[in-house]
Amino acid sequence: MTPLPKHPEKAQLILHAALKVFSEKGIEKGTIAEIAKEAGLGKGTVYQYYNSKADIYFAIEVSKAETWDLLFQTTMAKPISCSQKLELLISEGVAQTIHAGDAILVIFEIWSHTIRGLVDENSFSPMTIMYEKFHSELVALLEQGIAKGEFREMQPSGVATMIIAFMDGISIQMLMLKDQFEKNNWVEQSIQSLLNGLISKPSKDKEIQ
Amino acid sequence: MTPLPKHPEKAQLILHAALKVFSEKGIEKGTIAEIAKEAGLGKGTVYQYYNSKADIYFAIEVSKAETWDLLFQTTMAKPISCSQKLELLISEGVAQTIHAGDAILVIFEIWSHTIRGLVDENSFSPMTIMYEKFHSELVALLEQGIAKGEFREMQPSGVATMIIAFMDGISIQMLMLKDQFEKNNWVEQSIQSLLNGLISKPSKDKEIQ
Amino acid sequence: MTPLPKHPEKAQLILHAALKVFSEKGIEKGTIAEIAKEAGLGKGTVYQYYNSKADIYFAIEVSKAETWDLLFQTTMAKPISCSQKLELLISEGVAQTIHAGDAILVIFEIWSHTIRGLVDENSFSPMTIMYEKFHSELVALLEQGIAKGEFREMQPSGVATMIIAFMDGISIQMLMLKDQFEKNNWVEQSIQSLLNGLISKPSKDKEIQ
Amino acid sequence: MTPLPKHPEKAQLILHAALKVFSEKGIEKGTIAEIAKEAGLGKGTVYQYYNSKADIYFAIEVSKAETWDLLFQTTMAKPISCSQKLELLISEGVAQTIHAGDAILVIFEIWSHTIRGLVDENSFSPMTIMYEKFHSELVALLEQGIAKGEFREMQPSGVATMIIAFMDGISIQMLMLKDQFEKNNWVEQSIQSLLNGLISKPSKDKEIQ
DNA sequence: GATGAATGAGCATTCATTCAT
DNA sequence: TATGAATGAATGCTCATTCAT
Repeated sequence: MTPLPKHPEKAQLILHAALKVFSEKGIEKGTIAEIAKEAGLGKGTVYQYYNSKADIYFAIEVSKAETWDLLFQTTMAKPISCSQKLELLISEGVAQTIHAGDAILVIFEIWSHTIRGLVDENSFSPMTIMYEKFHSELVALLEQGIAKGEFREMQPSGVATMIIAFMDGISIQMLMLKDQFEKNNWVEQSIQSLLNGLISKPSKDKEIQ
Repeated sequence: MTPLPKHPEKAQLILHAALKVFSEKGIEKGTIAEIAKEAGLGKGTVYQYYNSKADIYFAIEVSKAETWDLLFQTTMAKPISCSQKLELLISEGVAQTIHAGDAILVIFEIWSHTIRGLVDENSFSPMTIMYEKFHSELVALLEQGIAKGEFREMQPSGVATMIIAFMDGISIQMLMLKDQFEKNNWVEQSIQSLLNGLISKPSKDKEIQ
Repeated sequence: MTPLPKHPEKAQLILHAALKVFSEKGIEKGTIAEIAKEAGLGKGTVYQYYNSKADIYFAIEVSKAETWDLLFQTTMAKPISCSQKLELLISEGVAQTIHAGDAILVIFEIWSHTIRGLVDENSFSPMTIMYEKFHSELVALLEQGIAKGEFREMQPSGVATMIIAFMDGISIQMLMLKDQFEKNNWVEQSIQSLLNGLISKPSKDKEIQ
Repeated sequence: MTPLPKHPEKAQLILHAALKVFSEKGIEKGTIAEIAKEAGLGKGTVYQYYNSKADIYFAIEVSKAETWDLLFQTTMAKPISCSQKLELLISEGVAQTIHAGDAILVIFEIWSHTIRGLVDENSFSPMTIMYEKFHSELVALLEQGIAKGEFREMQPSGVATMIIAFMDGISIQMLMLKDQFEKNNWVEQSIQSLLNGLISKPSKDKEIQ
């Protein structure tokens, strides 16, 4: 299902090559031949580590989901306040997305495949699972923050949805508007706007900036 | 580039058929043959109205951009307050997205193609243009609302970015979590959370809900 | 399942080309590309008439079964005695096999595929059906001949099995021993030997020659 | 050309594994990997004993030819009458074929390969040699039997051809009609019918049964 | 000797596009 | 104008064979 023969590094090598090729050409246009070449391997070798093209992008999806999970766990473990955790989570998440660049398109395409593939078997897909997990953990964080008075009163599930939507949406805009995005510092601004809407105002002025 | 022969209604027919086929199968897996069949036409006829497969999904992109533009123009023309306009824009936009269902995947795929097609020729693509337009008009709306005291003080460009991000992100979550989304009313909650963060509080209680 | 587009002649053209290619190279080594080339068509065209390589050799099997059926029907309809019918059937059948030459190998290979493909779904395959039909009709012919006193007393089903076995076996030997077979006139001899064992001796001498 | 390294028992092990795999999947679909696995060896090891896939099925062919030769030699050496020898030969031969089951398909496939491989280089192939040998020895047996008055007058070469044809043909029918064959006892019947046509009638009744 | 990772030639099949009718 | 038969480039995948360990 994943790496079959011994060398796990080679499985990684292929995965990286695949991510690069898929990022440039797209999942459908990126060929196994290109991936193999990019990885400096023979076509057949790719099939020693992954049973099919679909297996490869499934592995990419898993890998991305793990990256997100890691970010979340790491952040949650930090000895900082809830609001700081939230800020870190959002800013790091967005930074990660921006860093991924066109690779994020691959994730979108994989989603499309996955979503269409699911049809009736509702559930599954590492990404879907990760989404649900992320949402429930965000809710927990928000509730905790509310209890501590760090966050204003709110409906945590709706706000969690909003935060995730924001983070995903930012990546889309980044892809669409690239230059505009870097010229103006819309990302930082929008993150601050989002946070300001959530955090209890220490002073009584400026609610949202 | 678009409709070549006389009957413009046939061009529309093909476009609808294409959207349906692409929604079900995806852009790459959906074939011209299927589109033709769905439209009740011959394969050759499709090529009388569109010069290539890429032309077809370009037309879909244009069509979607126009739909969005129409929503924006219509809303802006209404004799209502700025905050009401914003609320209407967001709720209608999200409703439209939800209504589109899997067709939204097609839009994502078209984006991917478009984005990768652009690479260095920065600019163009109806969707990119629409994005920029939407952003600047949102900024105008926000500024106007701030001037009128309907909105709190804020950095309009950042908030506009956030709003658009939110709307896009909501569609992704809807696609990923379908059932969850309908069971809980996360969408309404999240829209309210977003708006509450922007609108000047009439009373002094509940900042964000 | 069989010819899809209009021209039935082209389906035949492809079938002949396929039979030739398969005869020379075998079913597995004979490629669609070669068949197309042999037929003077493009590779894609072959797929307009047959949905898969397996479809092609299924069609060959059907065609061969029909040829056999035709031989049987034609012979049975002739206004001749039972023993003459049997003789004609055997000699024509063997002649047909010899005429087919290496094409008979293709039939063997198709059988192999079919047999292995069947596994549990006992029954079907045009050839299997034809076998059963041929056997039961031979039994009828033999019984009729016995009743008329043309054939000796015998167990018709066992003899029918023997006759069919003989005819099949002859084709194998022909393929194995080609030259030997033509030099000596073993075929004629063996047919006579078989018939002599079945026909009522008019005089009391020489039972089998 | 055959076993290269020391352990001859491993060569046999591989041969058995190959026969099993080829029986189930066919020569083309059965892979070296499967054979190796079936034999409990590494893929590379197979190549230490056989230089190629073709070498393996050549060895199977040789092995089968030897089995047949052994049956013939054993039977001929028995202190029994010519007609008993013939009966034993046929019944044992058929029994062997039936016992072989699907493995007989492998032999057919190997023939196909061999025959096509021969083309113009008339001669060779263990099976062809065996065929010729079997034919000439059958002729000798028949002549001897005729001389002794055990068999009727006949043309021995034609009858030998017929006998061999019968035996091969039976195996084909067995493969095609499996169930039918076991339900009815066509095999026994057909063997008796064949023999009755050859043996001098001791009494004057029932010529052929 | 034994092994299995690496390899690339080879093949069935798909599909956008063309063009004769 | 409308059509769909014809086409071949393109691609995922298999597997016999090699060879370093």
